Amino acid sequence: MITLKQLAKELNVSISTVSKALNNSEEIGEETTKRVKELAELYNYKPNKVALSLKQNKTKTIGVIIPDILNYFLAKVLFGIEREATMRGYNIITCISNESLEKEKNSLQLLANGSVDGFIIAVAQETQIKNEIEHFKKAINQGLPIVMFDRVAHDVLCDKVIVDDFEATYKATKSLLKEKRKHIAFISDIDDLSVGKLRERGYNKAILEHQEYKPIVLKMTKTDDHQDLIKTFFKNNTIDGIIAADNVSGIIAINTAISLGFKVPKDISVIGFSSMYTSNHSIPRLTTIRQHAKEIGAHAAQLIVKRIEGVSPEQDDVKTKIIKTTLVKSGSTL
Amino acid sequence: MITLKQLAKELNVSISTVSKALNNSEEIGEETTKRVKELAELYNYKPNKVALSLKQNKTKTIGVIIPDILNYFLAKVLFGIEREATMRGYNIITCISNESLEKEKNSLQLLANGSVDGFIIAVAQETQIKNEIEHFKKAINQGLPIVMFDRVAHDVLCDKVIVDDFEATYKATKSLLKEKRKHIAFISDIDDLSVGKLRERGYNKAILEHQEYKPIVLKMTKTDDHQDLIKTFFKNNTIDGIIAADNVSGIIAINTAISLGFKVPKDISVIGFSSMYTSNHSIPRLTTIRQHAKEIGAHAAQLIVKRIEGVSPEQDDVKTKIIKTTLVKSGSTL
DNA sequence: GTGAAAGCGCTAACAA
DNA sequence: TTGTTAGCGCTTTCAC
Repeated sequence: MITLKQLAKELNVSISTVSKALNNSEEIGEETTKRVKELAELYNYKPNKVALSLKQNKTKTIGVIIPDILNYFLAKVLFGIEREATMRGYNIITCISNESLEKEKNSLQLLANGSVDGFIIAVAQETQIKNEIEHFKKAINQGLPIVMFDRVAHDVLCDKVIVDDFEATYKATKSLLKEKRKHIAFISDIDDLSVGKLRERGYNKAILEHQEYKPIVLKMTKTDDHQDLIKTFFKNNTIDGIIAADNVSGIIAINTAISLGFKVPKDISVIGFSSMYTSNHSIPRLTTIRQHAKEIGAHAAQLIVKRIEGVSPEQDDVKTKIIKTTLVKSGSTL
Repeated sequence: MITLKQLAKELNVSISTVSKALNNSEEIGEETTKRVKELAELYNYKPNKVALSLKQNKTKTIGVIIPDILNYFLAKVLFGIEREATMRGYNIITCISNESLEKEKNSLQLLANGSVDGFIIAVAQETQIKNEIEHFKKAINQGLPIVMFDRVAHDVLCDKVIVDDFEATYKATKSLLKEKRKHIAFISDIDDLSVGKLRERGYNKAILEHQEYKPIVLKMTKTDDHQDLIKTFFKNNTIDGIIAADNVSGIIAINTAISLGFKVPKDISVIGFSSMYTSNHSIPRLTTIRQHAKEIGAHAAQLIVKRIEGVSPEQDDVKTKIIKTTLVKSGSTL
């Protein structure tokens, strides 16, 4: 990489002259400015980012810590973050916590050494289970703002972007009830996440509003054989409707139902959390609760940039932005 | 963030003493070292990364430029890269080119200002179509090594990690031929990618080895309605076997076949490129050509680190690592 | 209109 | 054993 020093030497002027010329300072003569710019162009000079960061004490970089990049929803949020960040002149450093508290802590610590100006985080599963939040507070106290999305730690004072999970499943369940479904089941492989719990509660509320019905729930872990468990579940229960809390169970439920000879949506209706992409993976297509992942990412990026650039209010005046879900009807419901 | 200067002041010693003590220099007395370390611990001192980068002229950061993070294969490679990089003490800055040459160029340029020590890249679709490679060469000439994976630009002299695409589909097709399938079709939505072309050639070779058969090919674009096109394709052709070149078509083909009343694999066998995750999205599960995405990522990270740290041979002595695919038999083939 | 010098936080050669 | 100094690349104040 070419430096100011080298340009200055070649032009027989001082470093500061070159710097000023390139920054269009009024101080420098027209002639000189022109010479400088031409040579800079020729050598494809770019100001060294590291030096700038050191000088200005800001990196124009956001640390993003997410639990799982193979989760389609999280990947899509990351996509939204990247796009918005790029538009605003920020880079993103991505760390994957793999749902591990330890890795989350490490990443946070490691980046809190001046590598980034702030964080966007979705809290790891283990962190949520153990309810640890000290590492977040520490970062914030060090002057590094955090924005949390989707999986948030409520006790940490910071901006948040979340989805109306409770309402989403409440409404979805209501819509199946309106179809006169009588045996609506709830299936989930995210029972220990904050969002998973909210979604179950939304479902429960809708069901319990009708004394004649009661909740039918199937809980799985990520490592279970979903196809297998859902198959057994179908065999052991009378079911004519399904609310799937995670990204994959809805698809698998449709395919399993069909393979067992049910007609979808005639015999069974299915609603799941999903996105355009995976909703292609079943016939009929899955009726879907869209979370608008890209918007979530974009909002998170906007919030963190505002914090970093000091446009935001005082430290303990935090915002929580709720992105409303949309129920997109497709072939798997009546 | 606390600095050496502040520590030094509080301890009444010089900055360099503190620095040396923290770096376990032999020069510094035991007593002093202890005092310094204790205070550093107390204040949770971390050396400023930016200052280190400037001083040592290396950032310990890798720029990763990928075309699409919502592509499961690419996301998985990214996962592999991140893990390996982290293990080796590197961070990754992720840029998404969105298959656009322009954005790819921009990202490359932007990070080539000292932000990263090297690049890992999967070439954007537009770049492959237009066959532009100047921006890559420029970066390499600037002293920033590049490792390409999967979608590579063959004319760029750099390390590469690829998959045996040709052989993969050749063997897959052979295996369907061995099942006595007579009308094996090839479907793809990645016709204009280098890997897409290779996969088609592998299929063609296997088919054309039998004079009595000939290729049946369906080409789609990403934005097409795959379910629709595949359905029509099934109706207009006699087909008893499918090789799907991309990540999604295999799943959709199975589901479509079933919805049309075919038995899989009795009437039709299907093989696709996929991963554990999506192979769950059909019943029966998709027989899959595994690309070992995580390994690809890990290898790419290893190669770039070697280049960066100068362990690798001369600039124009480049390696191409081929990661062999594996055909994982599942329910969609006999 | 141009240049010298300080300083961002750190390391390391050299001096004491 | 400890301290002084220079320098990484840049911006910016102040002096000329």
